[in-house]
Amino acid sequence: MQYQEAKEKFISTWGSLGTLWGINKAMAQIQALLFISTKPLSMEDIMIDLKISRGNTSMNLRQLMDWGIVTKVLVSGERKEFFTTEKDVQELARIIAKERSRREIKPVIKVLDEVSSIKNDGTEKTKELIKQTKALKELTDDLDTLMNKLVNQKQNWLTKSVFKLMK
Amino acid sequence: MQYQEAKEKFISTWGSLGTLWGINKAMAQIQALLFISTKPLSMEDIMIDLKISRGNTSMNLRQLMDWGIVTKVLVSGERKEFFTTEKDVQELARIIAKERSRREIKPVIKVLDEVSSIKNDGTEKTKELIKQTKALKELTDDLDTLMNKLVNQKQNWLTKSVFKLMK
DNA sequence: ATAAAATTTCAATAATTATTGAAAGTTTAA
DNA sequence: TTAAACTTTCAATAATTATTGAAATTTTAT
Repeated sequence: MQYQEAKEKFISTWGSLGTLWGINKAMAQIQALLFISTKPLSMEDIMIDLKISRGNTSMNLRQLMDWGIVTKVLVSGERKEFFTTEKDVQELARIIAKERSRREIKPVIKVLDEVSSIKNDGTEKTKELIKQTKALKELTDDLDTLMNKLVNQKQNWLTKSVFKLMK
Repeated sequence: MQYQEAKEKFISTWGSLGTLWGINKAMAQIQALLFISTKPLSMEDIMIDLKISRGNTSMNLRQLMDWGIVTKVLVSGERKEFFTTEKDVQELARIIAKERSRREIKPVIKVLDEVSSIKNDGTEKTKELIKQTKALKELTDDLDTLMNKLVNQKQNWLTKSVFKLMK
């Protein structure tokens, strides 16, 4: 496999994986492109390389910046803007975990909490609803807490701290 | 909040969360409905409750069975088929984690491995591609292993084993 | 202040994904 | 073996989501 093929394979795999971490294809592909680039890229560079429109590139870059994954960099002597992504995988994982927790998991926990707090009228079905949503709420809570703790360990969180304890 | 409202809120929240664990809305809603039901439901019951077509119900039930989350149960004296879902949240989490690992994470690891194994021709960009995909491969691998270990602890895996170690 | 360069916005359109519903297939009871 | 009960399949359609491209806006150099 040559460079170009490998690059395309990486970008398309990462792109289709986007759904797994809750972002769209173009967004994931832009991030992937920046992730393996040796220098910051302009909007022009990105749209040409990925064969997507200017508008699409602009909107998805903004979203990546909202996530805190991509940042603008100033290249001296250049008028246009350039972009880079966080290059450290651990830091990247930390940002993503934090954002997903905030955007998706926390709101769900809130709903589960509300639902499991309805008045128990003593009927079978109400008891079941309360019991099951409470169990789900606790699990989600625990997973969210665990994820955030894992991800807040700054140094080698995964391999060092937890991982070995579980061997 | 009354039972019916709470029930609907739970089903719709769980449904929209479906994307987070990689399944579609109808599939997640059917699972949610079964999850809070006090007895097995027939296809008829499900399509009426969720207001979805027979075909849709049939297809999504099959998928849930493929995932191993829903099973057919025989109700004596009844001709039609009835369905239940796994009621234990921990077991549910275990099944989901295992399936997502198999369906999505493992294939990605394979691609990352291939890409990071291309011949190093000494150019800057090739070095960067290899370095970054290798880092991503290792992280994904570690997370996958951790997830599978967590999820294989049969008893109170979360709260008991790992969770306290991290306090 | 002007105008070229660059970026953003957003209505229109395309692409993708989910859902329906009716015909075909299967199972079961008598 | 028949026919009613039930389930599955899948082409057609609907709903949702992503993408384009050109006009409007903003930024920058002179």
